[in-house]
Amino acid sequence: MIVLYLNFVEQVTSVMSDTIRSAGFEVDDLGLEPSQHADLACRVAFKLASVAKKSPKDIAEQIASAVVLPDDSLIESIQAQGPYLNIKANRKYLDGTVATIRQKKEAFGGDFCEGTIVLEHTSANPNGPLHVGHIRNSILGDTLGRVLKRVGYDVDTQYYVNDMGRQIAIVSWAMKNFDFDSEKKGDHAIAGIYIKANAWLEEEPDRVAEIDRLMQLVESGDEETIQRFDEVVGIAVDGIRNTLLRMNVIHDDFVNESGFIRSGAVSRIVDEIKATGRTEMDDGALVVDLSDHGFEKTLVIQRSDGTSLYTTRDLAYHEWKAEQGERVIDVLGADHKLISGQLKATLRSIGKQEPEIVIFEFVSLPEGSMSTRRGKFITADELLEQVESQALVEVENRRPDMPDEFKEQVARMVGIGAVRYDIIKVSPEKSTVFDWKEALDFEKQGGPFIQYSHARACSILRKAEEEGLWDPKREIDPSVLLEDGEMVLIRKMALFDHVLERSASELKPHMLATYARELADAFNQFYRFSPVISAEEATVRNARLGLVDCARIVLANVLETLGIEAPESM
RNA sequence: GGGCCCGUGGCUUAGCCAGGAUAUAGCACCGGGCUUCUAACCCGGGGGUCGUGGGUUCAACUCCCACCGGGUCCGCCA
Repeated sequence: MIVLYLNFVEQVTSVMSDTIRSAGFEVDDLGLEPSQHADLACRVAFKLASVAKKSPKDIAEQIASAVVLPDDSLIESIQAQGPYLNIKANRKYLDGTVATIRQKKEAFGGDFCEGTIVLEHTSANPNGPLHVGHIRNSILGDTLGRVLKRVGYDVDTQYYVNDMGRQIAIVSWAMKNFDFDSEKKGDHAIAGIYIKANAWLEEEPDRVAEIDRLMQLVESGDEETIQRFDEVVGIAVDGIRNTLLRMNVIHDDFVNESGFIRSGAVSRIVDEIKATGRTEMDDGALVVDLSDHGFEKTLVIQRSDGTSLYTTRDLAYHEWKAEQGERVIDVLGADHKLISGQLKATLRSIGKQEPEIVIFEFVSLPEGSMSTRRGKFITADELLEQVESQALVEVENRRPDMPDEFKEQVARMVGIGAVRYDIIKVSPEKSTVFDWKEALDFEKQGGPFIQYSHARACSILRKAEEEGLWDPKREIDPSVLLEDGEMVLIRKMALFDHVLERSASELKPHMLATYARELADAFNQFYRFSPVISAEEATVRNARLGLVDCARIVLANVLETLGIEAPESM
């Protein structure tokens, strides 16, 4: 028997709809949501008030008194409190939640959607290492991917590699003209020559023609130039991928832009756009008129020398992505807002599927915006190093007797957890300013707090097992869990599906961060007030151990969805 | 100049799109708690004209308009 929050909502919806109809009202939206006053609160009386010409309070009371609960219900009561209808879940719901978590374990939470999604995120230019702005994209994208996978979608995450744009031409050119520091990590060394090249090109603008020439050669398929581009791109992407994996950010595919030139997809799609009659020549460049889609300015899709632009290749890429999945989602920085709108409009105009776009605002430095070209950025690698070494100090303080290997491993997990949590907890439309002091200050109730809660749960279970008091396979009787802290924790765990559902449907993974904190909070309060191993009655101790096991499972599942490792000890 | 985003206690932040019950949490501040399952913890307290001014509504942090402040974008970069 699967008894969960979503079933509860279904039952409430059904009972409430029936009751309201039998009371002679009609309504489509019940306005149900979790509330601090009940498991679900219903605001429907407000909506009915104006139609029924009665006070919301009277309507709520009328509805409440007409409720007939089915025999096999998960609903304890539906009571009017002023204009609100407060719906409480019953014991069966609580006990069922505990049983379900113990039965489903790491599969608890999600698995109620189906379909395929292509999710593109990060896609930073391979002209240097990822910086602290890029990783907002990576962490947002990776967490979103994890959320979508958990709710049941088949997700393919992709990094779109710009392997033939102007920046790469500059890097390739720089490789010949400047010293490449092979001592450094590849992506950092690439940035080194890229920055120098840009500075030089600014002083000697005549040399820009050499860059243009390289782009023409690569677009026309010149083998030697392509090889030189591939070489620098490979070096940079290796470094970037290394950083991503270090942060637990996993891409299923790295897709090269150049592939769409070579396959002919780009020229094919340009022809398709031309065929709509909305293109024109402007100063030798081919532009698309999107005024009927609300864009005043035209969109350039071909340079006057005939080469393609990022946008052009992106059109072909999106056409291809739409063939790979039913939904296409892109995570992009706010600077792409206009261009992504134009991209969507162009795809629409040729009858292609448009992507769903998740936009995040910028991360800047106290002295201004970041720029790879000007060398003004803090790299993700540097951030991770600093955070991990700070985390090591914290572990040393707390667990001085543990072996170095343990300390380092915990520092790594905690450092990454702190970074990922700090970034994902803020809603993406907020622009932020990077601050070293804040980044290295392990905020209370951040990633490490949640990881700590998980470690505590593990350590309680470990100790109980050592003392022969616990076996993970043991049957428990959850109905003896009657303390406030116990029931609050169970209710919070039951909401995991609700949070996943909203997070996935709104493409807002930051909601999961709030939930993770609340869950850890509920667990901490429970074990602070309810002794587990030293509980007097065996049945209570047993049930509490089962509850700790549940908390351990749900915390681990939430952390996994956030891309944060769950240490068993820290 | 135009478009878009943001503006919530000293600082960071949830809630806003789908308006309703005392506005969420953390940091900092004040007070309390380790002979008891790891104190990266827990309990209590002070602190808010939800940028400003209008409007819609029985009800506005939430919707609409104007303004102020910050960010960002505005064709041959990505």
